[in-house]
Formats: sequence, structure tokens, C-alpha cells
Amino acid sequence: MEAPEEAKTINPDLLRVYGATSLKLQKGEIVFFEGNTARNYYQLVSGAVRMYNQSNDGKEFTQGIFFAGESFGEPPLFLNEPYPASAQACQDSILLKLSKTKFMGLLAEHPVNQMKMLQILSRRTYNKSLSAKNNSIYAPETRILRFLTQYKKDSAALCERLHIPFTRQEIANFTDLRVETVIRALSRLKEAGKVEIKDRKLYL
Amino acid sequence: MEAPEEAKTINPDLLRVYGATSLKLQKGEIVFFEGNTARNYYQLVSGAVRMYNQSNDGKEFTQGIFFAGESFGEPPLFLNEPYPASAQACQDSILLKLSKTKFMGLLAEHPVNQMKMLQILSRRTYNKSLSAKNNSIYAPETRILRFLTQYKKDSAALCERLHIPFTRQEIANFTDLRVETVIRALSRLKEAGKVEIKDRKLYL
DNA sequence: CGGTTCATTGACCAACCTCAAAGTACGTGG
DNA sequence: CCACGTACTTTGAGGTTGGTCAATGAACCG
Repeated sequence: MEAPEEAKTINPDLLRVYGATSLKLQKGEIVFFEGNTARNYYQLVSGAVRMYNQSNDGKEFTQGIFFAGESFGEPPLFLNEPYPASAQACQDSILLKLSKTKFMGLLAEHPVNQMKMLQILSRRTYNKSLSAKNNSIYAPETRILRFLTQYKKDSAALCERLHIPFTRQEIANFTDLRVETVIRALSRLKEAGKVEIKDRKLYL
Repeated sequence: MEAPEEAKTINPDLLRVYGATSLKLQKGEIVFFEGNTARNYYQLVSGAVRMYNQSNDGKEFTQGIFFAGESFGEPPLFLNEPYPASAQACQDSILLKLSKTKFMGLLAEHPVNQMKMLQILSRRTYNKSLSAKNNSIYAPETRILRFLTQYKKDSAALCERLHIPFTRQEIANFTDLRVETVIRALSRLKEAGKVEIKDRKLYL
């Protein structure tokens, strides 16, 4: 018995048929800010976007990062809530943008995409459960290791030795730790043979 | 312009038509364990269920708590993943249980419930974003206060002064703090006039 | 070569956790 | 009504871990 394919994306051509426009973003540009009203559905064609919160004193927490093919920021579209976090391109990116009304029309007329959205939102919730668990009951080293392992799994990398494309600061923002703590934890993980570090590049 | 009603529940009668059975649980009984395979859809008729993770040394983290009318544990049904947390009745409860197959049939034949599920899962993800933010960038006092405020909002209590039905330990498990920290923070919040405490009962 | 970004290290500190003990409320059963 | 057990709350003392701050080093780029 075959596992059913898990949907990760809505057909870009279908989005375009419904009037989606392309949006080109440079690394660092903002898609929307925490507190904004949600007016559009967004899906990545290429590049990467991260959603994050910022505290008054500049500390950041990364809620998640999204890559080519993935959509983000849908929940506020279905609720009448403002965005709970900001979204920023963390690489040069291209994304498809479809107004809320048109997106709802698409779902209504192509119900198969409702099931896709169910899977997508389920995956989102599931991942958030895992990371909440991760960042609560584990010590820094485990936290980081689990984060890296999870990333490796998501990236579907089957290679022995995967280069981790995040800076120490980015890992810190994901795991709710400080840079220095991440650095010290990584060097212990390296001693323990759990990760490799070759001229500052990190491998798992 | 009227805000569309936000769906929180699937019609219990419809669930029964599709063969849902009632399940009576005493306070403390387990619905499923972290790691179990998801085979059923669950929805509360009365009582309350909490989802939580436990660490080796007995520390607990509460992912969420669900009340009458709410469903829980759906994401693993739509993915092929084991439960990321355990579910336990935290009051005597009655719940409806419908097998995965039948539940999927219900959704397929009554697409309006797909949209409901989209809202339910959106709300779930949204709340998880808020609580992740809460538990990461804020100091203990704020964390607790925001948790209480969020609870008050969810409970739709319009009263001036709401009795908080959680023990200090439960608040600790939600906010990822220790009991003693919660107690000390609460007494500071009381001094600051942010909460009321009258013979150990907590009010917001 | 200068500037920028990221990584690293050390010294110090404070916040929260741990542990232990005692107090309070409440229900049960004699 | 009282004695007892249980669950929850509270307080204090002390310790540890991860955070803070400051300085330096390494890589990269135009």
C-alpha cells in the first residue's frame, strides 16, 4: 500500500489563471509586517522567505523558513486576524501573489486544492508542535542538534554529509538561544562527533 | 460588512451519521500517546483535553488545551506522521471518535466541512505562532500575563474579572517555566495590579 | 586595502532553576 | 467535629546555565 503523495504546493499555472502576479524580491525585502492585515496568498517560485518576530530590544525569533514551491502566511487569510509575524526574503526570491478574494474563488471552484491546503496547514501545525517541544524540554545542545536534523529531513537530502546553510545567528534565532551559546554548543557537538566543522562551515 | 462566522466544530450529528462513537473519559485518562499512529478523528462533547510532551526527567510542556466542541489531533491524520504529543483528559470528558477512513469520507462528501477544517487548522497554526513568540522573546512576567490574556480572549469571557482555572503548575507547563518562577512572577504581577489573587485563587 | 559580515573567545553576571521545608485548603472517614 | 491525607501554594537559600559585554580573528568583496 502506497503512501499518498503529500501536497506541498498549489499548481502555479492555476494560480496564474486566477490572476496571480509575480513579485521579485531582493534579499532583505519585506513581504509583510507583523500586525498587517492579510490580503494575499503568497507562494514561492524561487528563493526563500522567513517569518519572524522581533522584540523591542532587537532580539529575533524565527517562526519558520519557506523555500521554492511553498506557500506561507495563509492562516490569517482564513481567520480575520492580522499577521502574527513578519515575512522577509532571506535570498533573492520570486513569488506569486494572489488576492484573497481570487484565492478563495480558486479554492471554491477547485476543491481538490482544499485538500491540498489541509495537508499544507497540517504540516505547518505539525512542524510547529515539534519545534515548540524542541525549544522547551531540551537542553541547548539537543535543541540545536534536533533542529539541524529536522532541517536535514525537510531538505530531503540523502547525502551523508549535508552542508548547513545557516549562520550561527540564524540557528540561534530558530532555537531561541544566543549566538555565543550556539557557537559553544556546536563546538561541544563537534567534540562529540555529532557534527562536523571545517573552516567555519557546518556539516551534518 | 459582517465578519464571517469562524468554524470551530463539525456538526456532531453529522459525525454520528458517519458512525462516530462516544467515548467517556475520566480525568487523567489518556486518549493517545506521543508516537502513536493516528487512526481517528476526535472531537470533544464536554470536558477538556490537553496535549503535552514529557521529557525523560519528567518535565512537561503543554502544547494546547481543548474544550467542548473542539477537535484535536487532526494534523497527523492528514500526513502520515505519528502523534507529536500525548493527549490526556484533564477533566471528566465525553468525546466523539470517528475512524480516519470514515472521517475522510465525510469530508469528501460534505466539502463545506473541508472549509471548516481549513479554518480550524488555521486557528491552530495561528495560536501556535503566538505562543511560540510568547515563550521566546518575552520575560517570564510578560509571558505569563500574555498567556492569561490569551486564555481570557479564547474563553470569550466578557466579565471584568475572570477566574483562572489553572493551577500554578499548569501555567508553568504552558509557559515553559517552573512552578516557583510562576508563583514569584504572579506575586509581582499582583503588586503591579495586573492580576488579582484572593486566597490563592487567581483572577484576571 | 579598507570595510563588512560572521565566528570565536573569555570574563562576568543575573535570571531562573533546584532543592528543601513548611503552610494552606479541602475532602474523606471515623 | 476532628484527624488525616492529598494536592497545591509559598518561601528561602544557593547553584548553574545560558546571557551579556567586549575584544579579536577570519573570510570575503569591491
